[in-house]
Amino acid sequence: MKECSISQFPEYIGQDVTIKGWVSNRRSSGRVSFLIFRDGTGICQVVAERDVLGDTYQEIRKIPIESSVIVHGKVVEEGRSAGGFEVQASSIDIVHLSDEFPIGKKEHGPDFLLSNRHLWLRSARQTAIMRVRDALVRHVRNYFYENTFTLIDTPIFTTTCGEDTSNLFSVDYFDLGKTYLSQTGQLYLEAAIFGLGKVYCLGPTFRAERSKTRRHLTEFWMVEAEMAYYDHKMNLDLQEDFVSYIVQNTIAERQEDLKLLERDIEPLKRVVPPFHRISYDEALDILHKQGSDIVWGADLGGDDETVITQLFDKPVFIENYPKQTKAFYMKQHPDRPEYVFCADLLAPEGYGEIIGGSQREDNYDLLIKAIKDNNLEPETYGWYLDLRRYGSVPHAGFGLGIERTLSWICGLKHVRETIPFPRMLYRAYP
RNA sequence: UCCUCGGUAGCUCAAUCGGCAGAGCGGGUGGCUGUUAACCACUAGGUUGGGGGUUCAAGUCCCUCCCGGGGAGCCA
Repeated sequence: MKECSISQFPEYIGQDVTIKGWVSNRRSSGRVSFLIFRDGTGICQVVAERDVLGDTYQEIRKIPIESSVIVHGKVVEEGRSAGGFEVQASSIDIVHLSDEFPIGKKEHGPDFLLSNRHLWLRSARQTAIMRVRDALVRHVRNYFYENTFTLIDTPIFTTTCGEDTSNLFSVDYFDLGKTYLSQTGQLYLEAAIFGLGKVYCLGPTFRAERSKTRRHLTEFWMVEAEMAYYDHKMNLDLQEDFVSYIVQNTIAERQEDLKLLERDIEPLKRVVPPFHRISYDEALDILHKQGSDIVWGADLGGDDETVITQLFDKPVFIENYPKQTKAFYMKQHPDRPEYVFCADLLAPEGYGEIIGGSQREDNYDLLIKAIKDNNLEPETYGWYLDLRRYGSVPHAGFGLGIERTLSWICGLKHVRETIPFPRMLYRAYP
């Protein structure tokens, strides 16, 4: 018999095949048992009949959930079966009889599921999310490839830091003392644009913030892009094009998975250029009219973001924040020095910030001043300052959070389900 | 770090005013000729997160510690 995968069933209708996988669930009647069978490419129903299987039927009838089996039998179209096909077994080899599987058919709480993440990852919902993640990351890479960006893998161990050290994980580094796990590749990307023009990186990012919310992980994946000779407006135009590309391609490719996740993709279909653009000051006006007492100079909180995203039917940029609320490397507005050229992109439907980006300060003296104003030490930024000494150019870039974007695309309540093994404030196992 | 909610059977939860610790799922045994979180019958399963206290009596009230969930701040 020919071995095939469940995803290939349309080509094997009426034929005898061998499939290898696991029993997701089982139902039995007097003379017939139904195994819900999974092989990594799909699910189907295996029909096991007493009269066909003989002695092994007694074992199959009570086989523990998650046992691994190899099934030989005929592929048949069957509307009543999950996946649309069933295999009428002529024989079944038991590879391993599972111990009692901790995750049952009824609902479970988050603590239990997260403690059993290594087993939870087998479930239909979780495998669907992982496939959407795979597609999203692939389309991210495709976009940059198609637009002549070069991948630059930035270091994980770093000495200089994007911002202050209080939210960095420190690591002992031989005789050199402390290094820190990277929380951004941006500064290194800035070095790379001088040779390559447009570059990007995609990798894990570490934040030692004691954050405990549905939008935070201590280890998450971020894609960052940096472009030479790009100003603020060009940066936003690119982000708009990029986000539209990855969303449209991902939802088109993974329709079945999104359906399983019960994600209504109509709102996602509207994610095409142009996005809404409002200034920080306009955002404050909106919030004040909604009854907020937020003061100028304060960063927008989670609730503020939610209020604003609910007013728009597609992603919205909030541009030009006060300089005091943002990082030192952002370029200050030439006419209004109290502002910087930056923007956060908020995803609709209450998801909030998925991108932070800015045009970078390319003037040596202004950058030195900004470093000092932020109580940072210019000496530790030697190489970064050099970039403003040898052919400095206007440049801009942004970073997009993979898990937040995936959470939005999948319509999930919490980012913890979007990464295979989430690291959170109180959780580093499994 | 702060606010808030919670911890009872392997899992999800219930237990009235402080008064015999229960159900569903899962496990075991048996039944059922096509099931859809299958169903039916029977059955086993408990140091009520740990420690201390009040009381005739504590899952329930008080103190304390531990472990989680949600949120704030911060950020993607």
